[in-house]
Amino acid sequence: MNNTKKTKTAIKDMTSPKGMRDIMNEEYYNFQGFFEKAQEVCIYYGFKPIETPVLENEEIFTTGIGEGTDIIDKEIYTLKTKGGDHLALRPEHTAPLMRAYIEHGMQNMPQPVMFYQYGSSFRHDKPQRGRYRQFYQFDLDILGSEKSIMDALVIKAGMSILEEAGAENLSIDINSIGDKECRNGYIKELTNYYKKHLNQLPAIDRERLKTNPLRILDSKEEKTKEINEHAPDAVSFLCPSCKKHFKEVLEYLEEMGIQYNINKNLVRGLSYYTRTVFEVIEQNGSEDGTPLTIAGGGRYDYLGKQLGSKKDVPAVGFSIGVDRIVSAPWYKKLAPRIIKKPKIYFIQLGGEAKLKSLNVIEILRKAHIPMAQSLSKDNLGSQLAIAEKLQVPYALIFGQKEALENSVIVRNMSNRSQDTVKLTKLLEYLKEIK
RNA sequence: GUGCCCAUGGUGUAAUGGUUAACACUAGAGUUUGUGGAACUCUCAAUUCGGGUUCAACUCCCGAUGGGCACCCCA
Repeated sequence: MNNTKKTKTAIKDMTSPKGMRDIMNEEYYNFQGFFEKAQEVCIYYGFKPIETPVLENEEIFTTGIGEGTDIIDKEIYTLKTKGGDHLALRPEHTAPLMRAYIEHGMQNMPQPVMFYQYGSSFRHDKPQRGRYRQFYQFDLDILGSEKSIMDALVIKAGMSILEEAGAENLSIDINSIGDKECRNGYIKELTNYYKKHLNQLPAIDRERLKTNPLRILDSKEEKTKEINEHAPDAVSFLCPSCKKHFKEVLEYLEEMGIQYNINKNLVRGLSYYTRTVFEVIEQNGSEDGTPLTIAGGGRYDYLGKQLGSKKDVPAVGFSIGVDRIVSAPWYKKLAPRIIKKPKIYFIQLGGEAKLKSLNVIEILRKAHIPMAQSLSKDNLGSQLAIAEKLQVPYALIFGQKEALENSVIVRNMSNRSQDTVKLTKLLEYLKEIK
């Protein structure tokens, strides 16, 4: 008794970690379908695939994303290896990509280089709707050009993916926070302004004043919101070149018919951003709760140098929150092409047939026909019932008689018609019905 | 990190503080070695954990853990 209890508590602990989950069945296909469609769109815009490690040296993120951001200060997963290295699970994909760019000397390729990548990221955050500790991002990045049309291109490609996934009435919140010249001037001005109102400022924002003053702009504190009404805004501090850049980006967006909304309080949580920053907020997120940000990004012209490049690497990127897309009510279930649901249900009957059944399955495999089977069962009725339940369109019935004649019955599950087909002709036959 | 709500088999639900925690679905075995969503029989399987109140706790109280949602932040 005591024993079973112990076993039970042990099993209780053997669950997936908080905020992390198993993805399977319909959800798996939803993800897979999205990734395939997103990749396809990327390829048509000229992006190439890359996959970077899930773990990176911790400094990549601390220097890249920046201390004073929530991601670094409280959300990053770090670990010390047995060899003593300090590694971190990536909380986002941009800094690793820049690291790869520098490490492989991609400055020597024709510029810019355009990459897409996807996979999981990790943040030690408190899980809630649309938020997991392990979550999936699809990222598009253009490295090595500061041209405004690159901003537009990456936005266009990203928005196309969202549209393909079923998002409607898309609009993008956009802002420019300047380059290092105007930005420093602006931050100085902003800091002065807040210092004047220091005693009205909530503690959290006072803290931010020291670490990351820009963040105060999108503070949710009521007090701060009032103060922000009269805060100097970034756009009016932009130097001529930044102003021009921003104006051009907006022109491109207009030309492409992309709805945008200039949000001067948009600054974003990662400190590597410069100039253009943007977010895409779910429009028809439906009744339950506040709309979620489904994508975000911006320009990060100085990240390269921070990560050790001799020259600046101007770059711009667009990240999509895949978990939020595929669970959205508007998500247009994209069927994966590479990984398919079973088309054929293989049924066998009798010892002779069971013996040969794996050979028949091999024929299907060579023909790339996904299938399911019930080799562990023996009677026909229950096997058909399973095929029915799994909603597989065709059943192959392989019994004693067929095994001797080297044939198989192909049964259409929806209209219950069936044909007997020689095994040698099976592929041809299946091709026709597909 | 803060606040609100929740916690019974794999799933969904039941059980005025009082029998052996019930029911349905699912899963497995069988009736059944040749044609379907079936029926029947049997089987596996639960009160999150730890304290307390009580003669008696799934039920009441406290705490922990887990989950959901909101804030914060972000994808």
